Amino acid sequence: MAETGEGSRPGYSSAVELRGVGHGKREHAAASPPPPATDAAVLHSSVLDTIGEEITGDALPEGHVLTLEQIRERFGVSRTVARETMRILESMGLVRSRRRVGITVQPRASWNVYDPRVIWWRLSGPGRNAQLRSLTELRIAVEPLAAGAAARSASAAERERAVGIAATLRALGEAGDLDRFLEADIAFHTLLLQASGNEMFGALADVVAVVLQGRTQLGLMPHHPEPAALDLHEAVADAVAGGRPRDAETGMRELLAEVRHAMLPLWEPRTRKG
Amino acid sequence: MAETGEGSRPGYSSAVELRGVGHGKREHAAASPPPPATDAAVLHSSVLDTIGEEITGDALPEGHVLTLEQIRERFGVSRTVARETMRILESMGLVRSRRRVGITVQPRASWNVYDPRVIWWRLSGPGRNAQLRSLTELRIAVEPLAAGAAARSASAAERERAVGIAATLRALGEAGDLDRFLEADIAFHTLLLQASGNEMFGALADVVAVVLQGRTQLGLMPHHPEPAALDLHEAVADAVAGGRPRDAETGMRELLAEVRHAMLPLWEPRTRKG
DNA sequence: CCCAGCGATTGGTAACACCATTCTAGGGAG
DNA sequence: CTCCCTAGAATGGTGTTACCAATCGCTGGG
Repeated sequence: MAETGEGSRPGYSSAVELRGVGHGKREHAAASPPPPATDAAVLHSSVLDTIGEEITGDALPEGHVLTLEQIRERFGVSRTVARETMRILESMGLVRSRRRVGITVQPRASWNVYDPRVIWWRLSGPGRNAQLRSLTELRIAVEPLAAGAAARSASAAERERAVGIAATLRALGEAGDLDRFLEADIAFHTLLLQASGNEMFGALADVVAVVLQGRTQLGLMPHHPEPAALDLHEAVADAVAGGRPRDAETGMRELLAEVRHAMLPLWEPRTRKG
Repeated sequence: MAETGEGSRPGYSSAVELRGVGHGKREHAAASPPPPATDAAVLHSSVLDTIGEEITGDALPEGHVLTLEQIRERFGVSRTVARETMRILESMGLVRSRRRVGITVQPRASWNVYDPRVIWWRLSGPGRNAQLRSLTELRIAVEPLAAGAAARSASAAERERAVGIAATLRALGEAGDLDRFLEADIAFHTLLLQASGNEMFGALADVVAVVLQGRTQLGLMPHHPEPAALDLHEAVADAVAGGRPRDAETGMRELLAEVRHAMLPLWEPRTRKG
């Protein structure tokens, strides 16, 4: 479960940092992985991450029962910390705490799979491919409509910025600077999702960022971004700038069709157990 | 903020009950609103719901600062439960708790808007229309692809059940039995989302259920379901049963186009403040 | 203007009473 | 003898209280 090759610091910190990218205020970010640490307490996060990964991975299978005493002993924390951690896990649907019986691991169907931490945990464990596939399908569903909505309701600044990023993408793509290309790519998709005016779409910005990062980490990005992809980014940006929802939507659809195509080899093995 | 006309018992209980509908195991359910109460402790849920609604509504605006002492005093609970409640709220991104400063209400951008409880709270407060709109747009994005995926990978039982529910829908629709129609409608969409094989899609079943319920509650459902809608349900079911993803997808798209049309009057006023 | 120290407020620990739930053991009936 | 029902005990979460540690905003003094 450790072939990720990256630190495991899910949820907020990464979310914030990634959101910063697309927001246009802070120009750097997206390149600072370890520093900010977790938001609040360090004690919870540690045991939260550990148990979260164990549940979302295949250790701690559904039905497994934990007790506060075990947690307390295993992590050397107080009962209170164990309790609060379990409460969070319970609020994510990963466990269910009942009197006299303990803390039971819940079936996957009751997980909050849109919780950034759950997504992160699943991406850093086994089932990574399945998760990447699910998320990419979600992108394919949402992003075209988001692009269309952005073409309808983006602000002038956002439209301008979309065109700018598309140009940057072309420059970086042709130069072969993959790192910065990734960064700009994330910014592009984040911008469109948030400019859509639909918060449910906007909230997926983190997800898309994580997927894009995962994709490069897995070497699924072409060594040089394909010219067609660059063209499509520009086409979408132009459509958004010009207020042509239809074009933005279909452009994004084509863009994602390529993404899907590129990722196909990853999810043929029918990874999941079910 | 109390014109909902329905009890406020968000999140899990309703989620479970609704999920039961689409799952096909238990035939009843979906008709038992109050009994199961909240999952675990009753003490948390009470203050959690209250503060959650206050934040997601416009009381407690962004930047507002709470302290544990206030909570403790206001609800007459111990510091511990106040802390655990705040921890949950924090894990949903609604607040951020820092030493010496207190518990600060976070901007909407950092909320976990896919958390069932957040959705529920927002649906039962002001901004209900905006939320309904966001969720409907999400449906429009996701459900067509989910239907296509279901046509590709549903089990034999699921395909059969889809056709069955579609027939039931026609019968109930022509009979004008709106309550049961709603129930079957939820079951239909839930089934397709879960049969898609994509957990991210499947997890939206609760959302769709809530939206459908909200739609009827607001009287946006035609008194008699339109024949076209019945036809489309059957067409989608047939396409799923026959393994024709393309047809399932376009059928669902048309279906949702009608839904969108029916809801348009609701979201013209540009409800949101921003 | 800067710096130090105060004090407010959360973070974390510990020990307790309580109670719902489950399991088990015992006894009674068939 | 077997089965079932009940009563009680063991278990483990729920809620409360008290306490100390750590942090960090603010204020006041230099």
